[in-house]
Amino acid sequence: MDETKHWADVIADNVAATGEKHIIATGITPSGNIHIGNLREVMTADGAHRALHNAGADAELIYIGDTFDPLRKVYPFLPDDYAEHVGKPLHAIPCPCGNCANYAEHYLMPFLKSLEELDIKPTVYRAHELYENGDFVPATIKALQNRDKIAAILETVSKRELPANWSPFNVLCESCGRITATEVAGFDDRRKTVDYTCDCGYAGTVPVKGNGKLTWRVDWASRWGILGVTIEPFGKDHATRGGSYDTGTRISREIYGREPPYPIIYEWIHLKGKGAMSSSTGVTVTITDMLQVMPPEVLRYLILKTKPEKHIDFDPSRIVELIDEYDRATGRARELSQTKRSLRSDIPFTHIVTALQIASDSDSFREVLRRSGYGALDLESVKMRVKNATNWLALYAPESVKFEVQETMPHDVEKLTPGQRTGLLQIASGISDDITASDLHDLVYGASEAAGISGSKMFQAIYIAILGKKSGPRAGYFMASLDRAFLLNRLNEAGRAR
RNA sequence: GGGCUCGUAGCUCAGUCAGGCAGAGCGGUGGGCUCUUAACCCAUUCGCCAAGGGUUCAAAUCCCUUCGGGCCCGCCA
Repeated sequence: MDETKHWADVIADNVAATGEKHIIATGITPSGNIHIGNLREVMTADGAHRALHNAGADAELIYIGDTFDPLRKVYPFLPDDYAEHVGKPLHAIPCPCGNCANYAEHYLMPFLKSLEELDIKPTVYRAHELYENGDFVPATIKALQNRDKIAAILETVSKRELPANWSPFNVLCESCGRITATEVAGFDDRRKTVDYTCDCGYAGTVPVKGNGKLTWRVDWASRWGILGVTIEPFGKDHATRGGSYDTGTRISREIYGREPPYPIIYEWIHLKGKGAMSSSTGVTVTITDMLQVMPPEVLRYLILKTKPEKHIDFDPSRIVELIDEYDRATGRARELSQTKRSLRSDIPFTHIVTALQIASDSDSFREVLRRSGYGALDLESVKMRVKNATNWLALYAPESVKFEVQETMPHDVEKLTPGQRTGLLQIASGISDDITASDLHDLVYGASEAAGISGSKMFQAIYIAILGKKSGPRAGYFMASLDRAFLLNRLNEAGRAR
């Protein structure tokens, strides 16, 4: 296959010409579990970041946690008493579990830890700290001075009407702690203060620094200048005509005198089988969840192999295929997916899944691997894959690939035909102490002939007797891995049962 | 209503920007092994490139129209 240029390299080509240092910005609001859909933003940015580095450009990846955003509502996963916190900034709300510094950190920390595993190393900013440091003060004053101009841009471009009292700045009320309930009454650009009133009845004057936040569309545009952002991926919701990128572009140019960053618009990740991924329905697959069932390189690969503008249908029941695909892949997507600790596994994941279900403990697992030709491997190197496979079997595996050796005789044995019973007895009588797996496999065919039934029926009888279902792993190897006394007893009993 | 995006093999998708023999992986099938039963290896099959029209020596690719899927336009990525 012709190696076509990877999308990340195309982006690098497109922007590298300017020769300046590139700052690739990402940002997510930590209002709930950060799921793999959110990850696409950071992963996409990291892809561009690595491609730029590979092209010899100077580039920095940054991540802004929107910790100063207000809690919008009491989400389904929150206790009812969070109603009192609605409207407060996320960093000023107590953590749901009680162990984290605040609400925002509760969701941010596992996410940042996942990024580490994925070998993504952004410079991390927290929005409330940027505001408290005063980084936004000049941009805020400018926005307040240009209030009418900005309002006109928003109304023209997004075709919506702003209330008469609209302000680009939302003040944090000193009394009730909410950032969504205040109204700006005036400001002093010399002393850098704003006057405000609040729904709660409070009114006051506070310094701009640390006491409020620009509204989203203005915040975004001013951020570009403050942090020097030159490239930014964002979801297609922001890319719609009249959306925040359109207004941001004009605000950036006309108010802040700066070109907007190079946009990378990405599509959503859809979740197959478990319904649409969305916080409101409570169906989310977090990054932490995914890292339990696949190695970080594979999670990177899942996102990097697809162009940002195409949606990804993610089917957790097919992770086995994804991992096997990654193991075989040789292209640029795989190259970009590497992490520092990447381990190449020489055992197909599919096989680990099978072996794991045959084996009852780690010794017999090693034995199963040895029998299938992987005995020389250091078990340590497949340890993580084994952990992934175990979790996957428990959480996402479809019934068709699962099996379990039945401790007691399955009921369906009663439905076996006389021919099948004869065959089972035939197999049992042919099993000697030192029989090999492949001889055992051959024995099955011999038994089906002797019993006058098809090979298919013979295999089904074996699986029904041992697993209680009609299919299973390769019969000879499978039977050889079972306890010999148990196997003989089961075959004989099933053969005699009536 | 406005906008975006996708439609290529049974499945997941490259290839479309820059027109030049329609591709990959998985699955399926056959074999390796007189004998389909989840490992592994080898070989192999698979297409009205959504439909119609146009431009061109040449169209999956560019233009127009239509149909179908998904999504966005209330700070959900």
